[in-house]
Formats: sequence, C-alpha cells, structure tokens
Amino acid sequence: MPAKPNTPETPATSVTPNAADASPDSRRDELVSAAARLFRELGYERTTVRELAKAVGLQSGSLFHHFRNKEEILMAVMAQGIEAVIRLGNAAVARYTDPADRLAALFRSHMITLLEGVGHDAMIALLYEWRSLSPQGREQIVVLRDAYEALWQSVLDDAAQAGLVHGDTRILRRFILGGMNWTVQWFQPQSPNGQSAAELTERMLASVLPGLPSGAGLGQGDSR
Amino acid sequence: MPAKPNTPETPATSVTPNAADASPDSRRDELVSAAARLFRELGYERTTVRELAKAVGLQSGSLFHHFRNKEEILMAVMAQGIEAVIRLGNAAVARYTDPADRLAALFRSHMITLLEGVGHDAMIALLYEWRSLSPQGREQIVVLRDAYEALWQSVLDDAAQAGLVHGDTRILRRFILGGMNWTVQWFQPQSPNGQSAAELTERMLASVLPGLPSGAGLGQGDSR
DNA sequence: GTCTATAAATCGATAGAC
DNA sequence: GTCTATCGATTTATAGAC
Repeated sequence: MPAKPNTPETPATSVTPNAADASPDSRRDELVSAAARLFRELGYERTTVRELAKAVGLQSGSLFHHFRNKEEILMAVMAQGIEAVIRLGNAAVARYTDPADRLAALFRSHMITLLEGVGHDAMIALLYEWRSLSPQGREQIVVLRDAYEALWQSVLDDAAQAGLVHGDTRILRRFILGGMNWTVQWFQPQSPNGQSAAELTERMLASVLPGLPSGAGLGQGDSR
Repeated sequence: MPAKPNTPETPATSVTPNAADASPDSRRDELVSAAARLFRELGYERTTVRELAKAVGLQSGSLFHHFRNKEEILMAVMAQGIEAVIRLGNAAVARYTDPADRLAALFRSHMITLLEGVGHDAMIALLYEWRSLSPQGREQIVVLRDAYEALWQSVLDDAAQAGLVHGDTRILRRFILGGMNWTVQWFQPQSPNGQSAAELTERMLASVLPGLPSGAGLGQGDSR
C-alpha cells in the first residue's frame, strides 16, 4: 500500500502514516517540523493555516492535501514529540544496569530532548497544547504519554529499592517531570553569558537528585 | 476620584483599578472571576467574548464598557492570581521564624492557592496563558511575578543556610515551583477515591523536601 | 450601564482548474 | 500536488439608541 495522503475514506487509525512502508513524504515531514516550531512560538490557536503554509512555501489551500484539518497537524506534531522522547529515553536507560546510572541517564535524556533535541519544538507542543485536542485526539496521544511515564515509574521504583530516593515514587515521578517540563518557561538557550542546556541539566541533576553519579566531565563538583 | 470604568483618556497605569478608593465595581469583579474560570477550562484564545458575557448575563457589546479589550481582561485575571498568591505567601511565611517552618508554610500556601484557593483559576491562567500577552502586558505582570519569586528565593536561601536543602537554590527554586505548578496538569480535585488537595500537598512535601516539619494532623507519618 | 445591530477583519476549509 | 478563488462561519470591537 503506497503512501496516499489524506484520502477521506481512510480513517486515521494511526497518528503516523505507517512506519512500515518507506515512503519519504518529505513534504509532510517538512510541514510537521514547521508546525512544531510555530506552535511553540505562537501557540496552536494563534498559528493560522496561512502562516503554516507560508513557512513551507505553499498556499493555504494546499495544506489540506496533506492533512485533513488543522488538528491532524497538531496530532502529528505531538506524536513526533512523544515518540522522540520515548525512543531516546529507552536508549538512555538501556545503556546501564545500575539503578543510579539509569535514573541519571533518563533525567539527562529528558532534559536534552526537551531543551535542544531534534524534536524539542514538538515535545513542547505536546506538553502545552493538550487543551486544543479533541477528546478523540487525546485518546490517541495519552497512550503514548502513559508509556513514557511507565518508563519513568519503573526506573524510579528501582532507584527507591536501591535506597537512592525516598518517599512516594508516583508523586516523585510527577514532581520531577513537572520540574523539568517547567524549564522551557524560563530557560533561554542563546542568552549571552547564560548556561547551556547541558550545564543546566548537570546542575539541576546535582541539586535535585544528589547522590546520583554526576557529571560527564562538565566541570561540576561544586555548584558555585 | 470615583470609579470610572474604561475611560479611554485614562491610560491603564495600574492593572487593578486602584485599591485606594473603595469602589465596589462588583460587575468587574464578577467578570474577572468568570473569565478566570473560562480561561482555565478553555484557554484564553478559545474563550470568546460572547461566552464571557453570557457567563455573567450580559451581551457581548456590554463587556467593552468595563474593559477596553479582551487582553485587558486577561491582565486583570492574571493580576488577581499573582496578587492572591503573594498575599497568602507573605502571610504564611510571617507566621514563623524557623527556616524549616517558613519553607514548609510557603510550600503549603502555594499548593493550596493553586489547587483550591479562591483565586486558583486566576493563578492557573497566570501560569499557562503567558504567551497570549502582548509585550506591554508582560512587562506589567513580570514585576509581580518577580516579587513572588524573590520571596521564594529568600526563604530557600535561609533554608540552605540552615542546612535544610543543598545545591543551587536558584535552580531549586525554579524546579520546585515547576513541580508544583505542573500538578494542575494531572490533579483532579473531585475524583472519586482520589486524594484531596491537602493530602496531596502533605505527601508531596514529605517526598520532595524530607526533613521539614510535616503534617498538620492530616494522618501523615507513613506515606502508604 | 446595557441593549441591538453591525462593521471589519480573519479564520478553517472547499471547489475546481491546471 | 499546487494553484487561485472564495465560501461561510466566527471573531473582536464599535456606534448609537435607550
């Protein structure tokens, strides 16, 4: 079955157009990337389909050959965001067996993906445009989000078992993810004499989860 | 100078109509409360002035006798939110002298204000509708927000001095506020067999900042 | 201070030529 | 697959009667 963009008789059972067939569909990918950036800068509601089309050199009407409607664009952006963070999170955790190493790696993976990863615009849209989804749209995205949170829960539970963290790990999971997700509200990557995403990540890790293996040669040690 | 709603020759120097004159202006207050609730439920962009007017029993045109434009309503909502949390935060801190007590009190004040306080709709709008403000609007709100964050910084610095917390207190401040602010993304107050805002607050405090004086007779002790 | 009525602009989405 | 052209609905905000 070749790639067939936006045929009305095909119900959108999957968010992504099917990873099995290797259809490049570069136009669609280009649109999703541009949409992610605009949604982060302006928000979903304030981004018009005209702006979106212009960003990739199209007329507004041509958008609807690739997507049925505006919400489907948001869905594609969000799916890209959550899939990126899941894939990188799994890879980060798989590199270690020690609970402390795994927790630190997952923490770093989340922060870097969120602050400067390839899908960081998409992930920010995922986090902050939740309300713009229809109930049907949420159903699809919530499945992916829950899978990612389950990964965190598992890593945190192992860390608690090892005595690395204390207290209710379900609450800790939500609090830690919240503290990280909130960084996009104030962190400015290219600010002069400001810190980089990697520096911030190491300092935050050392302050929030002390006792974990810290630093990848980033000049930590004292946090002054 | 009596209350004079929305006279064009009066530049809006203050966000609130001036607390000095005791003008009730109950209609305006009513509008701000209704707007806060709608902004939280639907978001600022998706809330129309028609819905807003209907919520207080007005026609849409009558709104603009009380507010110059839609953004001015958002500004009033945000100002109400930040002023409430500043007032309650200051009061909570003022009750104690011990750094541990002050930090715990400020934590509780923030959580309760955010989750079920009188201005919690307004505070949520403040946190999540930042992008809908014009640059001029942000300038006014950021002053109030910075005052509140300075209170947190001061309390956290005292706690660090006393050895209650460790690490970079500026990063800790942002992380803790982020973790708390994120709770509105998942906490559901009236969920059956769910926890109350007060229960969640105590469990979160115990898990996130262990070693602080915990519990106001809420049955804490073990977090099971 | 609230109403009715509507201006003026913009929105998402469609139709049909090429 | 992209274009031009536009529909129809909806938006914020205004004008003037009462």
